[in-house]
Amino acid sequence: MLMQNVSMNYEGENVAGIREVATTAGVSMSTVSHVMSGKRHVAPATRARVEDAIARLGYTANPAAAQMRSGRSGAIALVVPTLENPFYPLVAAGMQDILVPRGLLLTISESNGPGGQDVLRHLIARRVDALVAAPFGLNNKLLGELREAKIPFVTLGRVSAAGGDLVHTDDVEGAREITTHLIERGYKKIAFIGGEKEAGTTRERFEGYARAFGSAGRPLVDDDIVFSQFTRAGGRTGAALLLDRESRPDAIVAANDLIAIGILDAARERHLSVPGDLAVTGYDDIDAASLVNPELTTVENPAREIGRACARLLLERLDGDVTDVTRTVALSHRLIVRQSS
Amino acid sequence: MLMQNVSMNYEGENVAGIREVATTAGVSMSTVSHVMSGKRHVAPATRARVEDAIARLGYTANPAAAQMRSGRSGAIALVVPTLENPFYPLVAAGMQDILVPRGLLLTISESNGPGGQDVLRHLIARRVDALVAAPFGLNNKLLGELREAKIPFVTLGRVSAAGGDLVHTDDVEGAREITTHLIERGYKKIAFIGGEKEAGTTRERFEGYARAFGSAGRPLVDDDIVFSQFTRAGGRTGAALLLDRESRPDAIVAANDLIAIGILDAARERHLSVPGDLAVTGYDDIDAASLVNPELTTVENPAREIGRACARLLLERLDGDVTDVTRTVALSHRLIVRQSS
DNA sequence: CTGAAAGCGCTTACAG
DNA sequence: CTGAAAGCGCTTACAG
Repeated sequence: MLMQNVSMNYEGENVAGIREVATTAGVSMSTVSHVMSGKRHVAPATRARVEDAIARLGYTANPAAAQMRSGRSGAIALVVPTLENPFYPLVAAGMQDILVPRGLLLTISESNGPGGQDVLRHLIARRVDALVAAPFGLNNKLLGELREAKIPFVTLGRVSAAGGDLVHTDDVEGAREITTHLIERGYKKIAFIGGEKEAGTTRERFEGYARAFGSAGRPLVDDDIVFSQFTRAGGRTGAALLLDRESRPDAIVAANDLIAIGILDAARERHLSVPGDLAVTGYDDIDAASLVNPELTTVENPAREIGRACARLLLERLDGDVTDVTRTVALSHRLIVRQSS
Repeated sequence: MLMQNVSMNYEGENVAGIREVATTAGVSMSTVSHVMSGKRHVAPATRARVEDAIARLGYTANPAAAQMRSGRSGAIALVVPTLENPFYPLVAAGMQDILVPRGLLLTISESNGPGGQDVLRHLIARRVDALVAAPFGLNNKLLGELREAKIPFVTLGRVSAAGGDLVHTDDVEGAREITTHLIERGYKKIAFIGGEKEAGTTRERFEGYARAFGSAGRPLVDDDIVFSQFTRAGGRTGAALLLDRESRPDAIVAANDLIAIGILDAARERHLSVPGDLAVTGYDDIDAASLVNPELTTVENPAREIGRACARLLLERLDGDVTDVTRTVALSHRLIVRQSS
């Protein structure tokens, strides 16, 4: 026996389809469809009967069928290096702020895991409508496939992958501001501890530090500039170098909060009071920044806003409101002064 | 003109469909389908031609079409109160560990936001295949709709919603262990600070505290038991109560890490050394637990493992390997001894 | 203002 | 071992 045209879910139970709604309301499937989409006028009385039937049967359109016609999956993907970094879930939350009201589904994947390199390919095969990626672990070939598949995408951070939009925060400016804050507070010897030297984040934040020095007419002192790693241990090691010298700094600008927390460790080990003997600043404003003692002066990296900006950019492309030009959105940071400076 | 049966993406470009593959390989669409699914034998030579055509055209099946026939969306949802709590993204990561290899899409939503109550309804309409929910903000009516829609679901935590499976950690046992650890360390007056009194988490962790006392033959002292809130401020307030008494405790078991961090604040304000004057323990092992000074002794709440367990439970239901019986999975905690005890 | 029917791209009985 | 064709549940030209 051939299958009949009666909708079922996978438990084998009947579920109301557009056909049942049409029968119940005494109209055609076309009319039901048009009542739902609003794409053509329906007489008020007819509309009322249809809406009544929809409500009585608890009908909701099967998205798979709609997608098949429209060619859209209604899914947007976010690919991040790891969900263990609390920054990225906040980006996701920001995207949801925009996507949920539009009825779009957000799917989130990690690219650092074992099958990380397959993730993008999988999402392409899944026909996601658009994609946001933190491009750290992703190679250019994959980004190229994205372009080929004509899937709009935006990258997070400073690597502007051709063919996609870009959202980032102005780290140069944020680092300039926090350094200027220390200068204005009267600190005389302000050092810098960066993360991995080749990281864009390190470069930009160092650049901001350097600019603040330039504006203040202070020369950069090579010995006061250390590159380490973006971890607590990296901060401790870097600080040891600076603090065990004859003339130690009275302030340190750290390239992120974890480094700053490591500096606090090093200060404690040497019985230096913060900020009395040594001021310390971080970057990002992760949760821990306000949990450590003393609480860290830092720059807020507006993760949620970043997510919102990404989603808006993608929707504009999906809506066709945009030409081929690549767009860059820079979001503002915010200096947060706490106890450590 | 009627639309032709040529696949296009929404940019209007041609994309290889199963029809093109069939033509290229000189076989029927049936055969292409069977080569891909492996559901019927195909002669090796035929198979080779088809696979060659698939590779040459870069064909990947349109999932919307497949979903329409199968009735499955291939999407699994995770609904959490907020993505700002770093626990939940880790649950998501654990789910991905299991779902990605199966080609399933994970979608994550917040239920605390403005449209939080609509989230579940939206996911039902979207026909997600299964769902994991932290049921805190969700009322029972919504859970009932889930049941009606025959969508398998598992809840996180202790509220066992009828019709779904349950994954939780054995908080009673974890709290018992950490309390016993303090007893064995020789602390004499061990107090307890809980979160909101009505929260299941508070109840279970207090229960573990009480059991450790029972096993050690110690009586519970009413004055040493305080209920507050699951926040840093709650910990500080609760600790103030305990520490400003004539006979203050020499150790405090906190119902979570944030409370413990608040206790550290209170101790610092009173110039009490930790653990010299006062031992403090937390619960959950959030990132901050090892960032504060002194680092917190705590109980690890294996978020990623929890996510894995949820995904496995759901897949078993989707694969039909399971009857109607509700299952409960309890995951083990792990005591982590650091500097604060 | 509304309906009948083609078509979206697949999968799967049915038939050989 | 393989193919022709029905059907999944919708949307949308086409026709009136």
